[in-house]
Amino acid sequence: MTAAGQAAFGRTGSDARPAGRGQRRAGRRKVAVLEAAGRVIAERGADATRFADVAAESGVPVSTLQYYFGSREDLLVAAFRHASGTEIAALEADLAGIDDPWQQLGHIVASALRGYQPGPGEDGAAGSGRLWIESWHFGIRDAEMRADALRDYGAWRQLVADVVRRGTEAGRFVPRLGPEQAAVLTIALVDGVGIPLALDDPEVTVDGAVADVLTALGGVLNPPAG
Amino acid sequence: MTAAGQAAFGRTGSDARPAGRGQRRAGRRKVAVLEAAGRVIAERGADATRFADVAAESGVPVSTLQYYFGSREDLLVAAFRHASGTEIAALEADLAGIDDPWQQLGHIVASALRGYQPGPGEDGAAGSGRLWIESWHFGIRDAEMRADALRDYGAWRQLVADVVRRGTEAGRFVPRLGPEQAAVLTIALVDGVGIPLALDDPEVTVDGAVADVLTALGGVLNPPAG
Amino acid sequence: MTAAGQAAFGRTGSDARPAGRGQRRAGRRKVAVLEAAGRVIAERGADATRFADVAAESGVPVSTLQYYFGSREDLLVAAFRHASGTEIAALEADLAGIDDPWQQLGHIVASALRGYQPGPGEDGAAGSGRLWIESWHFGIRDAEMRADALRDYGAWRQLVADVVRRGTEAGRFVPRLGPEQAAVLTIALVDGVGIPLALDDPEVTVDGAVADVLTALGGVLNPPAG
Amino acid sequence: MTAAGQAAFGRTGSDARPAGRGQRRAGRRKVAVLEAAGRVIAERGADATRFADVAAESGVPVSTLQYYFGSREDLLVAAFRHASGTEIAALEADLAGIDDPWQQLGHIVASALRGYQPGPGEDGAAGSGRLWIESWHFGIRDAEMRADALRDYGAWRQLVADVVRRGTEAGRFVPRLGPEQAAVLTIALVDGVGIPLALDDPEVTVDGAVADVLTALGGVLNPPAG
DNA sequence: TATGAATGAGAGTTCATTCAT
DNA sequence: GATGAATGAACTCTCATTCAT
Repeated sequence: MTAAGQAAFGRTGSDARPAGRGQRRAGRRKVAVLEAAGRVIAERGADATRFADVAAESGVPVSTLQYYFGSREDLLVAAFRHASGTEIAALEADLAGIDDPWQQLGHIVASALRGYQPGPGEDGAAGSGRLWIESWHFGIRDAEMRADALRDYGAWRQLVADVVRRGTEAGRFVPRLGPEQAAVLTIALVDGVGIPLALDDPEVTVDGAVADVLTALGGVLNPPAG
Repeated sequence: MTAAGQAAFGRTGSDARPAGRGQRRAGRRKVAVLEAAGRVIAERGADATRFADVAAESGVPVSTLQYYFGSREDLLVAAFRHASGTEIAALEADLAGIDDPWQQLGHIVASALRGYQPGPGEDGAAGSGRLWIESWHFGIRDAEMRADALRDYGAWRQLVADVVRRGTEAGRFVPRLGPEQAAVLTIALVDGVGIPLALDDPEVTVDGAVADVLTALGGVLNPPAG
Repeated sequence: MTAAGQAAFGRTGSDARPAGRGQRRAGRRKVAVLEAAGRVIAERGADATRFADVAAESGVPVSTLQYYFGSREDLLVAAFRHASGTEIAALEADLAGIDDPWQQLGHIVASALRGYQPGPGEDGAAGSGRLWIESWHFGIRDAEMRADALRDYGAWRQLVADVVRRGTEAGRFVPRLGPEQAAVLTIALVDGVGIPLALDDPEVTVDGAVADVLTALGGVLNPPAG
Repeated sequence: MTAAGQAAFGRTGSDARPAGRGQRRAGRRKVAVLEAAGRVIAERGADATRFADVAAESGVPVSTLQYYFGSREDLLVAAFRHASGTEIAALEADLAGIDDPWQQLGHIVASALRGYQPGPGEDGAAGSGRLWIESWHFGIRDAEMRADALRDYGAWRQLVADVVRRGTEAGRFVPRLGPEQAAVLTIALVDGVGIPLALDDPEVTVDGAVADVLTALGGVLNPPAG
């Protein structure tokens, strides 16, 4: 989640309401809660995220959280949804400012990997990778979360596949695989190398990981030398 | 990971005992319990694994579990340790029966990815990938688990790096990256593509994933055509 | 202990509330619970006083007790505090109705010793001595309770010392010791003879004990004959 | 408990056994356990004294403790019995070396009060007063312990009463009360002033307490000037 | 709409005790 | 006689949730 992404997005799912007077305020408060929840989830993990934690982080009473979101699980799902929507939107905005497809891929890989680093990132992007890990983990057992996670996978893949497709059409890539397969592999590389980053593995650094992932992608896409 | 490394697994810590006959008497159910715990963790997730669940799965009373392992967290760590030791040892044994390095890699990738599939696998490898996911997730917040996870990463990478090194020396690979970097990428690809498998993503199948991962690896290692 | 001192008791810590109507609503059962807890402590001892016991005695669910008081230890401390505040306040009120200092001492000694008798006393003072014993015992190992016990000691001593001082100024006592020392000894005699009373020692009765203690005090204070 | 008292006494109650070979050893071990138990009780309190604590302090396994003493309560009672027997015997021995009755009283008061001080005393006498407090406390609810406590009270009182009687016969005391009543008051003063000592009350010191208690006793017994 | 009060369900942990060697 | 293994009972505490205002 980049600085741009950090800005309130939060027009997702159950928040939809006949925009009336006073609703606005509640809506803003909800967004603040969702972002607080995201921070708590990234820090403690979804399983260990209690109403009380989110209440403490957001300053909103527990019973109000329940009034807003229903059950604990509903709050978690809403928080994930908010975060992922925000992040993808920000990434799309970033990509619109980059012309070269290979550089676009580089940006996707680098910004995603940065989100996996432990501790608060230098930008506000603290823990977006952590949230992503939590969302797989949660989605494995929770049907609603699984649907969201798969939808998010789809969104990321489409982003990458579009880049690959455009690069191929422009003659800049000579791929060994179709754009969808290349996209799956790209996301897989990023997530797979993000895990040791999240674990603070001393043998893996963000910069090294970005370079290696791009080398691997280069082996698949055959981009212009360099 | 070599034979020496294998000994480091699965025979750790609290199991230590004046080896011999005593082993039979006390805690002879420990291994069965650890496997039961592994099953529960794979099914419900480590965070949701209660003493009561493991007791139900293993038939051993809760208080006995605590007598054996101490705290709930110690039980979880022991279960992870047991599972990872067992899995790596089995994989090493498999590899010893395969000559060609490229086929060895194929075996590693295929058997790892099979472990990510939901539901009980046809072999005993049921849920080993699920356990692996749990172990990252747990390791992000638990220092002891993190150390174990990093150690396991090291073991897997060494396994792959050794294969790459031997293949390179034998002239069968012409790698773009050093064996360690290639190993990190290989594991990353497997884990990264294992996640949607674990989520039962309809767009990813084990067979397709194996093929694509090997294609990507081929782009890095340049193995013999085919 | 003076009227000012009394205010310091029984209206402490967590009871604090934006006084007024609110007091009625929330935790209005607190006082009843504290008295129930006092009864249980006097009967079973503080160490053996479980949440479940107080719940049974008060009719308030265990989880509500925890909601009110926090931990078990906090409940115990609150109960002791309530009891001691109540008792001292009552004693002060009694003394205000007695003119002669020697009779005031007699009242202090007699009412304190009555509280040590086993079984429910005829007045409401049942078990106040038992509670006092529990509070020393608890205070030996618990810092918070120790502070409370010492504060209560101070209050009792001041009560006695004031009586001694007034009696001396009025020329009715010719003490061998200063008022503070006399107060310490008085309390010591009462507590020291209260212990066999609490043990239902057949060789010690309340009436005999009162007489003997007053004889001993007479030896120190030299009150008017009789 | 003075240095002399510290020596193994322990020929109490259930230890009685047809002194055979091998029994000696067990007997010595039991005494060591009882003294370890005494230390634990003085430190943690009887209610909080677990088999495991005594096992740790004595080096004897839990199951062996149960084999030796039966239930936890039996162990506690045996430990109290051992300690009190030892202490009274030592005190008797001390008194035999003192001629003057007033000095004998002084010794009783001083050595008893020293036992109430917190922390390990300068001699081995650590915590004999603490044990005494524990034994009242326990005796209030436990019939067997109550009997022991009353018996111990009797022993102490007889010790004091004998001194008073001898002093009176020798014309050195002119008591206001009978020897038994004087004894009850003496013990009461010691115990009653021992409690704030055990609580480490900053307003009470051992030396001051000894002096004040003797002053009070002087008021009752009218000993020779000084 | 928003919030504090109250409570039931569930979990980990401690500990005495029983049993088999 | 002595001891480790095993286990049930009890207790404190956490937490989501319901209810009343």
